[in-house]
Amino acid sequence: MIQQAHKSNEIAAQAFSLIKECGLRPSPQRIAVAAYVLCYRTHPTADEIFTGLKEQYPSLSRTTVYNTLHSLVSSKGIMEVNVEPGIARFDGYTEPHAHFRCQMCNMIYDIDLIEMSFPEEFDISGVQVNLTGCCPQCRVNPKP
Amino acid sequence: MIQQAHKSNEIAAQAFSLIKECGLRPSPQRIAVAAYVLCYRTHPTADEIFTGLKEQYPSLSRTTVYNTLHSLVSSKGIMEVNVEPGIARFDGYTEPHAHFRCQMCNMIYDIDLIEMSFPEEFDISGVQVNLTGCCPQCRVNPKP
DNA sequence: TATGACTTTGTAATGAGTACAAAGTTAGAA
DNA sequence: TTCTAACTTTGTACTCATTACAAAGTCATA
Repeated sequence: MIQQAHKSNEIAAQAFSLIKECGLRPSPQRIAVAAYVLCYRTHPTADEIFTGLKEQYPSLSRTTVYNTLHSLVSSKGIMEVNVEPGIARFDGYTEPHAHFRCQMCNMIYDIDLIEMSFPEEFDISGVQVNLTGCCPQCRVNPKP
Repeated sequence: MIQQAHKSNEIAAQAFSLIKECGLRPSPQRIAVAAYVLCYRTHPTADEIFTGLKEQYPSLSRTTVYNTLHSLVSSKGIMEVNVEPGIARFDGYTEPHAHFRCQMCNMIYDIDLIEMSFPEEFDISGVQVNLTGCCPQCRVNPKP
């Protein structure tokens, strides 16, 4: 699951402290889920995380994946991304940024926000900027 | 369903042309669905539209509501709003604007975007800016 | 090691949305 | 007007993400 060996410790440690900061016991399953989200920058779905970890943790349950993700989201350790209707994706990068989903290849890109301002009377705790369209790759090389 | 009688014709006409522009036959059901979305600025769900129209159109089917909404969305006559995970909402106001969902009262506000810029290499055809937090009403008068 | 709290698991249920085919409706030709 | 083909609506059955819940397992600490 973790591709670059020299980064694996670092990510595991990050995952460990994320779980602790969230006030949860750092069980192997929870660390694995947190590490998956931190490691992969593909904005995985709960099912992708479950399937990706199933080989290494054969007893892993979907409920554990959902529980862990929800705990991490509610303590703001990770972000839930709703760039695609009907399915939740998760992102370990929590700094404010936009998401761009290519309608051709369905890949999701992170995009930094240059400038954005909102009225002050709203007490804004969460921002999701979700874009759709055609990515640079697909503009050059469109898939059928 | 339409509260202000003097506006009802106007909205029905707008709904009619929306359906036509979309290349569909303007059936009573389709006009009703389009008019509902245009009339109510509450970002209704498919189910809210279905329930709201059921009394006036007892034979109305959920499938018809979904079909009509999808046609209107794909021809950009209305917008699908994913400000809440797991449920699609619909918005007749199609100018670029943000949505703010109050986590206390769950109301969805329209917010005009003052300024926003994105990298040019992405061909952006859809923008969703979804905010959550606490609305001015709930700041003053929090509900338990 | 015993106890109680926390965690994981698996199954069943929920609920939004979709697929599909049958029934109904409409426009336009004959 | 009547017929026909295309379009539209309806209802049922299904899919699939997510949730509820209770039983089984694990761990920290006394």
